[in-house]
Amino acid sequence: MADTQLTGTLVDQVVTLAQRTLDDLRDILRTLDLTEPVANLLWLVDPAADPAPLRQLAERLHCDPSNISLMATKLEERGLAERRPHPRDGRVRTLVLTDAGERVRARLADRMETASPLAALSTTEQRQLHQLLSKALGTHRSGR
Amino acid sequence: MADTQLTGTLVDQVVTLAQRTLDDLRDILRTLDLTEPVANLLWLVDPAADPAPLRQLAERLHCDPSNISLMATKLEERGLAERRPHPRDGRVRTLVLTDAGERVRARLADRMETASPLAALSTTEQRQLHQLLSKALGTHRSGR
DNA sequence: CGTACACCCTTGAAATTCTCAAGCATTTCC
DNA sequence: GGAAATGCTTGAGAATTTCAAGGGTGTACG
Repeated sequence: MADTQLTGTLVDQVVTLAQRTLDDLRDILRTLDLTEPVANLLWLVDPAADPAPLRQLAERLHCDPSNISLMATKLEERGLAERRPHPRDGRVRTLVLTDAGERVRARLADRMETASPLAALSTTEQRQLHQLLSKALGTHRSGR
Repeated sequence: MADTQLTGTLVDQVVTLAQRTLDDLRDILRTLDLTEPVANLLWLVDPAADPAPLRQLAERLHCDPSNISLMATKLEERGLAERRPHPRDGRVRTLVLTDAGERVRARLADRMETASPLAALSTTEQRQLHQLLSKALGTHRSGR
């Protein structure tokens, strides 16, 4: 569909973009005393969506469920999340953020929004970018 | 400079973009019998650039030099890279890819180029995207 | 010159993260 | 009701990572 060398350049750009964002996040994670894997799970729990079973979180993170179990325990110990039984299936545990957890998550989101190199673009440019990325991702109507 | 909610959406898109690319890579890494951290170091060694001191690789990966030392040993055992003394400074060791290492690295690059969602865009769209990303990253003349 | 200091890499020990293999509880299918 | 399947947890072990210590090399200063 397109020239592969150009695609390679774009891939590189996306990689460095992600890299810079992560570099920024590292600082905040230190101040919050959060380790990367734990923060990763925290980020994965979407407060707006239905509570997610641990199994599902493990799939999305490409790791063993037992690993999620450990991280979930750490989040609970920090008071950032809670395990809740699934309303219909007694086997399933879901992970839900506490108020404190949502605040931390919002703080991370805030930081990413303000510190991302993408924030340097004008609104018009951002809209263009959004459209291009939506097309690439196959989500022409994108939800946040 | 721009509406923060829109920026947030963009950040999310970049994250999922990176996620999908990594998901694709995981398959290849399995077939190459490469683990993620080792592949990460392999990727970081740019064959086109001057040989990089281990110290510098550690900084770029935000990890301890001893960690790089271990990964470098693994790459050497696999015949993918070699340690070379620095021509001017006897303390420094640099890491250089072997021919086999370069082939593996090229294969990874190839995969990313063809499997990335960005490959779905037309050449014109890719050029637009390239321009926007260059501006965001502050590299108006970008090198691959 | 030579001594002190700084820098770079390596090694060993310990902590964290991750996977694998049971094991228990609950659901589903007959 | 009972067998099989699913979901989470626990324990053991491997892999990754960091920290602390040490040896080798370069640099500055007397």
